[in-house]
Amino acid sequence: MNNSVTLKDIAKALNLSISTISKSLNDSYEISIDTKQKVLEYAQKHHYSPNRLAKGLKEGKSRSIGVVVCSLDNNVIAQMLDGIDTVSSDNSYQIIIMQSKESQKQEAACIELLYSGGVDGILISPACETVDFSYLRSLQEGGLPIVLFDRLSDQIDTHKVGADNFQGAYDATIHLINSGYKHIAHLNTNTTLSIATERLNGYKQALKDSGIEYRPELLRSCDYSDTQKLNSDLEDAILYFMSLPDKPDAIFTATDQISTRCLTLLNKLGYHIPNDIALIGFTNTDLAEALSPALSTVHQPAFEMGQLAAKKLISLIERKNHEPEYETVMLETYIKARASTQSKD
Amino acid sequence: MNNSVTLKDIAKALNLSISTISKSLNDSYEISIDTKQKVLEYAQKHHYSPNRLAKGLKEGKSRSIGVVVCSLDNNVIAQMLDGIDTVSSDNSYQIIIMQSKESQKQEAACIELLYSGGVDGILISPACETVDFSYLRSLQEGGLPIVLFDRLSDQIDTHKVGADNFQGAYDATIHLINSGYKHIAHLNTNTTLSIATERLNGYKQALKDSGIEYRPELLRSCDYSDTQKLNSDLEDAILYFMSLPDKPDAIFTATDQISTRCLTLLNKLGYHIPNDIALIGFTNTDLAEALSPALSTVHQPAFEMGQLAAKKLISLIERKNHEPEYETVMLETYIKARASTQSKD
DNA sequence: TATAAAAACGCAAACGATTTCGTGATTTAA
DNA sequence: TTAAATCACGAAATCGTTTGCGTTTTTATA
Repeated sequence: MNNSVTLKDIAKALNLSISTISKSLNDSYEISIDTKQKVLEYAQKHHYSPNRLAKGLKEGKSRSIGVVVCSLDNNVIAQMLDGIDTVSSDNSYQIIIMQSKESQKQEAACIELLYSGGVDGILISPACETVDFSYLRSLQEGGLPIVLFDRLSDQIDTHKVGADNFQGAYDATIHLINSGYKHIAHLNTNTTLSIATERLNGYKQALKDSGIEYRPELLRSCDYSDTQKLNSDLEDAILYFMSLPDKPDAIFTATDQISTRCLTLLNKLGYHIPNDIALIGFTNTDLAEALSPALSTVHQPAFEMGQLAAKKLISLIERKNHEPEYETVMLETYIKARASTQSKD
Repeated sequence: MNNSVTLKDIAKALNLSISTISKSLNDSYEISIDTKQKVLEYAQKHHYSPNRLAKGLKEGKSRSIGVVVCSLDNNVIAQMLDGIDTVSSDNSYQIIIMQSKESQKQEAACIELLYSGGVDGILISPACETVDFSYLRSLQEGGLPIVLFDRLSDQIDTHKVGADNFQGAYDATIHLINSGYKHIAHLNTNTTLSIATERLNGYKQALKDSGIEYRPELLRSCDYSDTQKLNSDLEDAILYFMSLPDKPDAIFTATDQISTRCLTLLNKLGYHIPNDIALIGFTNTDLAEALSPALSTVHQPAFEMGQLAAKKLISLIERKNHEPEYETVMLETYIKARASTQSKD
């Protein structure tokens, strides 16, 4: 904690009262121009800056926003955080970022800490473990504004900002089909996350609309608990797929991690993309173009999601609309077709 | 700001004084077990959590750390932040992250905000624009603990944690030379950043030690101001290199951005790596293996840097050593040799 | 039984800022 | 000249905690 100059110090130095200093710095009409000038001058000279803790305590506001994500070390999330920070800074809110590491317990601890830390609101993308939203709900009922982003849940009624995962998955699958791939496998997470089921549903619907039968053996879920497990699950899944009598000619992957690791593994296992098997997946990496082969992707508007979520939260905090009409926004994704899904001829 | 239950509320409800409640919750010896029990029970039932603002104000501490980085949307930085967060959480400090966006002005604003926000210390990786450290120094002299990480400067005397950029660059260059490449170009940033000059020096020293003449025309600096500019500068540089009568057979790139974009551009321009030109660069992307071709890299211990920097700062905050003996730690980098620098035969 | 010691609790100040209200001093209007 | 309005400022409460010290009650000791 800094030991900066306080109102009291200035008051003593200028032989004025604390309230006069405060009012001067807040440009109150009650103070003469002369005095204001003097105070301002002294304050600047001595680098006065108001103590946010005191101010926050007094005003019942801290002008800070808590952000809870599963991990910091993740492309898509970094972009979302960037969006959140941009909007928050513009509105002079500070953001306090915490990681749940996909653990419900740790997530609860984060929220607790943010809450007691006096944040004005919370922006959260729930851990995949999280199934119980009662704690969050109770905080919300206590008046704390909360906005969900990326990973949504209908266990809590509030603003939600996500990507249109259903449509993205649908488009990706259709893209594969239009490119001549009819035996499409799907790799997803073993979670109950909204993004997981939505993407699975998009995949299924696209198959249905194209008159292709959904084959359960072409769907595999991978453990997300750690990188090792994910890798071995993925390898198992790929080997399983390729051992099938009627093996797939394309894979659609549901997340950033799965997409890029799947590509790496396919290469490692000696499969040629897209000749042996085509690949398209959700991911935002700007290296998609440079991969071997260039990877077709479903791109999520991560930065924009962050921005919009932050805007929604701030409007909630500042109660621009007195009776908040909660809404769920699904931002559009788009397909970037590249070599990994080149048309069959 | 949350309107949670306060000590006063509990006191009123239990017909006790505020101080009794406070002492009970802090497990003071002055309070009987019976009372403590009652208070604790009530507190838990009503989800009491101490107001951090009030506590911080009272104690002159906020148990929060300010972190200033140039950008959130960056692989290496995300890893460093992860490291910082891990250590901070373990020591129950919150981190408040702000972006300078490489602007000195915005960086100053961030610091100012963090300072007035009452952070207990600041962790900073300076913007590349930043040449003037006097503001930071004055805060430090005012008693605010500051630790520099990644991008270091000797304009301020404090703990510093970085990567051994000189050695990393030296190793990369030697690796190229040992692989048969003797005409090595270097792409760097147009900044005065420590990481830039150290890497340049490592490159030069390796050439010298190998009896290879340093050719100024094989060094180009690229503008980092925005992605567009960087890309066009890079393309210019590559085309320039390849138009040289005695053109290089390898490129050593100095940063994450430059490395990956350079690879993309070389592919786009139709050059074959490593036949036409080899490539090795600083970057931490876990996609290096999957790139086309697999990219040889100088890997920085980003997570560990974050961890160590946070540890240093916390020890400074908690004054474990009364007279801080400031030190600069350079963590080791290591070379990951891949296809892009395959040996010439 | 008287007295000292220990135990259990309350009072009030303090952290730094904001804000309401009160009070002299000066200016304006009648 | 006097009453009223305006101006410029200060005193004090407040936000939620912590903590030193004073006060009361209980227990132990002589």
